[in-house]
Amino acid sequence: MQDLEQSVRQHLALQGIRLTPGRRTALGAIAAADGPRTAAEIQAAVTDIVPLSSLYRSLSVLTNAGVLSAQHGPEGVMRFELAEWLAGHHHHLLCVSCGVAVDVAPYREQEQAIEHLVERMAAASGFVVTGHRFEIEGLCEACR
Amino acid sequence: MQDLEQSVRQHLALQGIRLTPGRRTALGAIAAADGPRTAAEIQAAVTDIVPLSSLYRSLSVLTNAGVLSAQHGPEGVMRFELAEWLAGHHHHLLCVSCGVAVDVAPYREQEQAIEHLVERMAAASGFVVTGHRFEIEGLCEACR
DNA sequence: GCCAAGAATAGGAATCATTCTCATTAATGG
DNA sequence: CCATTAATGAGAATGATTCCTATTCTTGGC
Ligand SMILES: [Mn+2]
Ligand SMILES: [Mn+2]
Ligand SMILES: [Zn+2]
Ligand SMILES: [Zn+2]
Repeated sequence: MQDLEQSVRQHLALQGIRLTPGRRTALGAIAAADGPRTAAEIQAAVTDIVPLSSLYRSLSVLTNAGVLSAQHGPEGVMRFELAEWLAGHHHHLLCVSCGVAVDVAPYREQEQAIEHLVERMAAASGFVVTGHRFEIEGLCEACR
Repeated sequence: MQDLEQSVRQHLALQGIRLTPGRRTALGAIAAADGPRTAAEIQAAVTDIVPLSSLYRSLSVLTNAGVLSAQHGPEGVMRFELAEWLAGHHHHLLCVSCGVAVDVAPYREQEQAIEHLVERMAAASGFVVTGHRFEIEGLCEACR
């Protein structure tokens, strides 16, 4: 966890951005999670009182700086997680009932299979592929 | 297109729901599209004046009845399309720049490969798999 | 150590997609 | 044609997110 903070601090420094207390708090909560988290979830997970407006700003600074990645989950709310260069490329399991999101890292051959599929499926489309989202929907243990 | 309307009408009748003009308009616009559409896009595509509140209600009736499926796209807005029993199972190409969404149907072996990956990746998670989203991100011809 | 200048934060207003409420209008079936 | 029930339109309400502004740090130069 200390190395994470150091990597991030260094990454930010190159862009003249500093790791302030608010940003450090947000980063810590996200690093501790096992899947992408919403602003509200992060706020709830943290002991400090963090106003949502400040939290959103911290998250957006870190996202723009390339430390976090943000995506809208299926419920339509934004979820934040460590960027791929920090967390590694991975996919998600999503509970269709409660919305919980869990990381799942593919094995090398699995990811290769996915990329192969992506290429073939996009082939005739005229799109230039920049990435993919492979998300598994289901019921989590709690909701089953 | 006439058969579509008949199928839908029949499907709705079984649930005591009728295909009113507003619902027919929404259905037609969605059926004519080559990818999932937002309420605003549907409203713009249609010549009639359709209040958004009414359009949203029509979309939600059709979705609850199983005629449409709705998901939040990466920009966080809801997109509607024909349900799989009408459109067939398929995936999407998403433009990361302008947000346009285009259908892409996998070949049988591709879909089998995807399902196989889904099973293996969810295996140790405790989730009961109910579906998957395989979305290809890229730049559309217009944004390239 | 002290200060001005720039950056970060808190709080609240504003925005935007979506849903709700309620009054009005249309369809149905006898 | 009437009474009942469903559908529609208009606008208010909601909830996530962003924007604005005043206040509070930080920091680099003295
Ligand atoms: Mn993740
Ligand atoms: Mn589609
Ligand atoms: Zn769940
Ligand atoms: Zn585009």
